[in-house]
Amino acid sequence: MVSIKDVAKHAGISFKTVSRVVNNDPAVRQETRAKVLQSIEVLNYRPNRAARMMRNQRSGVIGFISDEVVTRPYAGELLLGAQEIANQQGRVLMVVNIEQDRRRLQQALDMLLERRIEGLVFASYFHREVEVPEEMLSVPSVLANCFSRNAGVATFLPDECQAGQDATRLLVEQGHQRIAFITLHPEIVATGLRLEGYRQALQQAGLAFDPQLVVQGECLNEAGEPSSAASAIETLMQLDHRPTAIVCGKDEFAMQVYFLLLRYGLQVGVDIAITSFDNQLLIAPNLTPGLTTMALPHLEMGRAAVRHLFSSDADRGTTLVPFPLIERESHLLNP
Amino acid sequence: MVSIKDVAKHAGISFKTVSRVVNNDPAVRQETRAKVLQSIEVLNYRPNRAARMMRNQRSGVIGFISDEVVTRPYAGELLLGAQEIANQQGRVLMVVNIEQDRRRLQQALDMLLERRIEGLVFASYFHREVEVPEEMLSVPSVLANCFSRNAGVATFLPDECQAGQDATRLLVEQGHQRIAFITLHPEIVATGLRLEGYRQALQQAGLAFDPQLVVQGECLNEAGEPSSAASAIETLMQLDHRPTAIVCGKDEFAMQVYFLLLRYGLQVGVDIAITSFDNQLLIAPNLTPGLTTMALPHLEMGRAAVRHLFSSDADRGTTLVPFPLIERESHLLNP
DNA sequence: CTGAAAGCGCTTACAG
DNA sequence: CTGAAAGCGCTTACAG
Repeated sequence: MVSIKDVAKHAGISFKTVSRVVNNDPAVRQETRAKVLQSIEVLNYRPNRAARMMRNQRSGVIGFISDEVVTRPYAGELLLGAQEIANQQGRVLMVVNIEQDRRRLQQALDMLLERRIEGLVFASYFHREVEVPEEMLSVPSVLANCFSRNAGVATFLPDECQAGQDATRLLVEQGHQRIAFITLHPEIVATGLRLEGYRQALQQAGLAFDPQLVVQGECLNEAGEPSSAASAIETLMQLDHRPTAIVCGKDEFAMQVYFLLLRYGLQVGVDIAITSFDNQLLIAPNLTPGLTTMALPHLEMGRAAVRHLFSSDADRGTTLVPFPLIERESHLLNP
Repeated sequence: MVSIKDVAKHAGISFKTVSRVVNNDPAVRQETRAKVLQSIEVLNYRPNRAARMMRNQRSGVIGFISDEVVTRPYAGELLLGAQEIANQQGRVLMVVNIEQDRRRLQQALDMLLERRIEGLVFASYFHREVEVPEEMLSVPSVLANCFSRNAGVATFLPDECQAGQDATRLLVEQGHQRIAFITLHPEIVATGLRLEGYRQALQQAGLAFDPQLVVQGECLNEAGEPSSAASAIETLMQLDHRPTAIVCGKDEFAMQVYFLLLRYGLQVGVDIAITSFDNQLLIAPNLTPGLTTMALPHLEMGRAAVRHLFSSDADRGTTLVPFPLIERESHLLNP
């Protein structure tokens, strides 16, 4: 590879001056600068980041440990948001994907620390609790879409409760009084928090909470695919007093609900109103009527997490990031 | 940060010996090694990759330029496959996501070259033609899920034609003679190739090709979301001689087809058989009956691409990667 | 405005 | 089996 010295020789100048030009030091004569730039061009010189880094002791790298973020639909927005802010700050992201495996996590962390990362984002593809290795705290760190009880790390989480409220309130505002809720797996964090939001929305509207209207969807694994809303709908349809609206725990459920209701002669958007969570772009806009849903704020969480690394803010608390409401037509009847 | 010299001082030994221990040089006495390892532990020493790299002139980094791979459902498998092989080879991936923007592409490339990457994967989230900057060829490179006419680079593409054939043949084998095909946007590469596969499968079965059975789905953008199979189904249902089976250009179309056919009193899996492409896990397993579909071979393309970087194989040709068939029930009638 | 010296934290080469 | 010297490609700090 061509080095600063090769350029200096070619330009007939000391290598220190080449360094100045590369670093945009204003204290170089126009003439000299032009000569150096030309030599750089001719020799196709590229500064060596590793050498630069050794002297100024800054790697310019932010680590991003992803717990399956990369392989899950739209969780990648977390990465995208993180990259956006990192780039704005002149840093690059080094991404390592792991899969709930503590040994690989430790390896990833070691590798990143050997590369002298200036900050670290640990992100999960779904909202859950994690255990972070102690070593993670040796570098400025943030958690995105996950939290830890055992360590004081700044944390960014989706505001599940607000989302539950908004998804419910939208139906309340359409005059519904019997609003059902098909919940996710009982062991994931989102389930309880969204249900709490549902209760709050009902209460604010002066509507009674009816436990018969809360039914659990089936998720074959914690993360939830494949899954089925079939038994949930069956339960709801057997009620004496059927719901006129349903909040679906996720867009996959909503998709199935469109089908399942047809068996009972009910059509979404005509006989029954629906809202949901996630805003999966493969599903929500492609249903008829379009699915009204609370969008997972992955992009914004990714941004907020990296922004925090660069802020002087030493706060290690938890920040809740709101779900945007994506209004299509499924929450309306006969629009 | 603690350096090799600090460790040497702590262990009462020369720093060269510390280097030997860190690099697992067998020519160190057990006793000395133990002493050094203990000092490393106590001081929490971590080798500095940048310094190591300066001497041995190898960065250990493979660049991965992603054209929206990260933000698209399941395209992330490309990244995962690439990371898997890179890690096996003791390398790490440095991922940069760009969005069809030539300036950002150039920036990404500059950044990676300054970091002295040992290889580069350029991957697109959908199968398309790209223009690669000349500089990319200054380092061993591969294209994954995209191709270039202007440069001789090893290329890994999904075998669209085989997928079209398999998706069609499966229906032929069930005895269908009138098989429709709902195609993607005419300008994307996959469209023509999959159609060619469809024609070949018909021909091999001795079935006539009927242009009336090939209808175009609507894709609002090149990548295709949101999209609609509504007009396609309408066209097919108006035919004198309706199809008894349909090959859907993508799983979103298939999802809509399940609904749309109900309007004509037809039920997938009872009255009409269906196959599709992509294997979107949000959709395919969650439909009833489960959607039989050709899975995009993203994971395998990612692996193959990086494997090629480490092979001594200087071949710059194109390799077609097969779509696995994911058999569920939609291709069967009354199973 | 330009340059010579020292050093970042390692490994490679060679001695002993 | 262990060590002293040189150098990777830069930047920092100091002179002129």
